[in-house]
Amino acid sequence: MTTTLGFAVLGLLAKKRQTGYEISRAMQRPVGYFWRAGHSQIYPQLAALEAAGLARSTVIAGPGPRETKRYAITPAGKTALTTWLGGPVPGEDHKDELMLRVWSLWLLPADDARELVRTVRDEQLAALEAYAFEEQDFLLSAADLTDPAVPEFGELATLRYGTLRRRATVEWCDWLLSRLSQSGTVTT
Amino acid sequence: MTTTLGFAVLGLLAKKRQTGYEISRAMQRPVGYFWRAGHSQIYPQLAALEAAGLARSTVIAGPGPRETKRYAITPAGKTALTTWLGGPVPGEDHKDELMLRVWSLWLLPADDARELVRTVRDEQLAALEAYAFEEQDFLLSAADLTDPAVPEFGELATLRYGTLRRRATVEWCDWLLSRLSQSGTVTT
DNA sequence: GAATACATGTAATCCGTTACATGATTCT
DNA sequence: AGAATCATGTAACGGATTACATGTATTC
Repeated sequence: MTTTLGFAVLGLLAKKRQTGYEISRAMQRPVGYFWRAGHSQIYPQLAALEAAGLARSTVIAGPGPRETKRYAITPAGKTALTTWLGGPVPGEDHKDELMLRVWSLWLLPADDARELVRTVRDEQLAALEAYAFEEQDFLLSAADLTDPAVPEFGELATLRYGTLRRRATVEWCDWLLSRLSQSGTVTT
Repeated sequence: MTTTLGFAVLGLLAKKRQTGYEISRAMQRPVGYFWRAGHSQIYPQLAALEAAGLARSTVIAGPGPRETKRYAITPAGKTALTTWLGGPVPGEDHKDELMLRVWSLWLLPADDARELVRTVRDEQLAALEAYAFEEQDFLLSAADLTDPAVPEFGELATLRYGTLRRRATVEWCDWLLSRLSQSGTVTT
């Protein structure tokens, strides 16, 4: 049975054939925004996908003590991927360390709490700026972004998701800061 | 060294003394929105907190084959918790299976993609409705919600966070649906 | 009488992170 | 000459989920 990581890898192979190294790099940055994995997970996963007939590898020229393998998705792999895509929608992940802290924020002096929230706000704004640049790159690219059947469409959709959610987080920071400022500087 | 789960438990004990059972129930619902844990994690964690001197237990009357223990946070536990709260802000968790699917959404026929997004939208709206009710309960409660030093303040802040982020998600769904509708019913 | 809630623990397994290990090529 | 990048693997460890295990009290 294929794991979520397996579908993440298949999703990358569906775009183009790649080596394990290239996939592990993609799992750090573009895909890494919502699903990270180190190379120590990737290589065994690729072997498992090949064993299940969902991917296939060919040895190509390359450096180093081991063979360089390039992987491609098989028709069975594409079927497995689209079946998973159309399957039941997963529940949201409930691991948010920031909210865990906010839950106990009442214990922190208002000054420290404000600093915490301001830090979060700054990080969100920095991420939003980076997203804006990436979105610019998309608009300048050759792809027809009105066609939902091109790979770039999926990437753009994840970018917009990140943008809208981070904007909401900034809004929340502002709300919280105004609440924390209403009371005096020290609550004693 | 105390883990994140340890601080989650301390955060609950800071509000009031509780049994392991009560804590594991809290980790399913109120806290479970952003940090879930089963009872098999809670009981060993409570033992570890007691061994570290951050919590202390007293045996109380109760049913079953084993003793019923009620835990309370110690002064050292409160110090550890506030120190953690004031420490460096953690990076966001990058595990979002929905975005992993959206990344590969271009492979799915537009009809199926629309159904997926509509399902997500419906779930978000349902959650928003539930949040609205919970927020009503807060406003009707006796607590002074303008004071950031009462436990209810932290709970309210997490609720607003969930509300604002889910609203942004609905907005994103609408954007995506409009994009998916522009192209024909079947993309062939 | 049956089901559910109360109450606490251990064991097996899985997934993910960090560290170990090796070596060629390219850039500074 | 040294650092960074390319390239692929294994091992140890820790955290989380699921299943195993036991027994009382209350509600339907």
